[in-house]
Amino acid sequence: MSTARQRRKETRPQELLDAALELFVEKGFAATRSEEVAQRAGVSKGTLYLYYPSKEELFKAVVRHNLVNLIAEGAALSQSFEGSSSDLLVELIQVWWERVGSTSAGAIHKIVLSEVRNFPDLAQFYTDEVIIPADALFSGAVQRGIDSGEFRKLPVHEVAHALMAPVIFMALHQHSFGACPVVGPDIDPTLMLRTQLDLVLRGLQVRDEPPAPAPVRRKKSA
Amino acid sequence: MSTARQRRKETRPQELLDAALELFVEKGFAATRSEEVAQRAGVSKGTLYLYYPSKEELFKAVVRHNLVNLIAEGAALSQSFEGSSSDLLVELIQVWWERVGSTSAGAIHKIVLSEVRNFPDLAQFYTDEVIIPADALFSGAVQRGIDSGEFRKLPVHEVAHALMAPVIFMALHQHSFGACPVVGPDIDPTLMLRTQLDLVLRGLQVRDEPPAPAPVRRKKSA
DNA sequence: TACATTACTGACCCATCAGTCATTAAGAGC
DNA sequence: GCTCTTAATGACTGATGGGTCAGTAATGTA
Repeated sequence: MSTARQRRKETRPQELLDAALELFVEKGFAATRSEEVAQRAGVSKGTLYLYYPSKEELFKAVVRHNLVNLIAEGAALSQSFEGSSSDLLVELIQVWWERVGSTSAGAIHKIVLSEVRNFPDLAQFYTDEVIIPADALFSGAVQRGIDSGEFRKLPVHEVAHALMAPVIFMALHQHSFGACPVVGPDIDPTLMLRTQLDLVLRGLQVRDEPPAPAPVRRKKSA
Repeated sequence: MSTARQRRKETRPQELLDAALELFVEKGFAATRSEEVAQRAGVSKGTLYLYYPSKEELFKAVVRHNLVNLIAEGAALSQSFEGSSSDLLVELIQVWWERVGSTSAGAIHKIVLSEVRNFPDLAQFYTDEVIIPADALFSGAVQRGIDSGEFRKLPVHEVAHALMAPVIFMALHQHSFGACPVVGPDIDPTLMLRTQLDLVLRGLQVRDEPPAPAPVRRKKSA
């Protein structure tokens, strides 16, 4: 049955991380059995626990390895960027889509979103290591545009979210319904991305006209 | 221990549905134990299975009871609406937020999104009964605006998604991270909603200026 | 009060799975 | 080739939870 066992202390962690990411993406965190992770990495369950003390720590390692450094990379790009803030935002979102959204790393956010309520420890971990830095990255770019007079003065965090939400949302769906053989209204991600950026960036631009009052009625009639 | 047992055939299904929704929202579908649903509804596990043949059918019943009719309601509103298409979209989204997004019904989408991959049957069910009708509702309103010359000619489904995504996204987060006692950048939902609608509807309006080229470079350099 | 119907119960069965640990053998050093 | 360290194994444990069903009692009927 089993091929000759091998001792490869150096390469095991990486292989386990890869196997774990694949399976977490396919089945979610809770539904992934640790034995299966081990199997896919070509080792036994015992070996998995030799390198990672628990399933939860394994997951954290996957997050660190696949997201945390990408965000740092984005921050570096943001620092050295010289064009308009529109272009910076387009660049950031585009890169995010290419490197995260459209890859299996994009499923990580879905997994966390899905399971934080059952694994509360993950909430703080993910917030500190991913959400806060990512939010800072995008909010910073929006602030830059406001400071330079390129964008209207709007609440920074909310604008940042309005920019990121549709893209992340698309990634979420890609990794849930998108993975099922289902007939539904299908959206072309690229077209969606272009349309979304077109709409929001247009809405952000300063115009000469008198600023339109926010188009929302139904303000709390207190 | 147990109070005297009662026979209440009429009210059981509704009570079970309510208990089930609460628990599915708190813990997700897979992680909710059927015995717990029964307990919260004040009956035994056996009784639950007397009314719903399996956990999955119970969930479907919850979806039908909490979402399907709301969408029909939205469609009716859309039919009889007389104002501008901007106002219609604002109204639809605002109502959606009040009746779904900010309530526990808003968590249903999160649950489905989280678990379709492990319960593929749910995918088709939810697509047919919820996603397609909802998509038709919003796409219809966008189309209405394009037909009347109020909106720019942009891809309808994509615009509809750009409108809905941030709101749904917010609901998703509300029911995941929002439920954890975590320190993170907190977003005011109302402000977010206003900002988002302001941005996108502004971007949608037809303007006199020459239509700006889509602000996305990096088109496939083929 | 006696009997029939059926809503309701909860102990039970069996499958699943995270994490453990006594055992095995690969490979380095000599 | 021999020995020793330790990477790797997988049978095992204990806990969990979906679904069943033989039995119980609440209510209707006469």
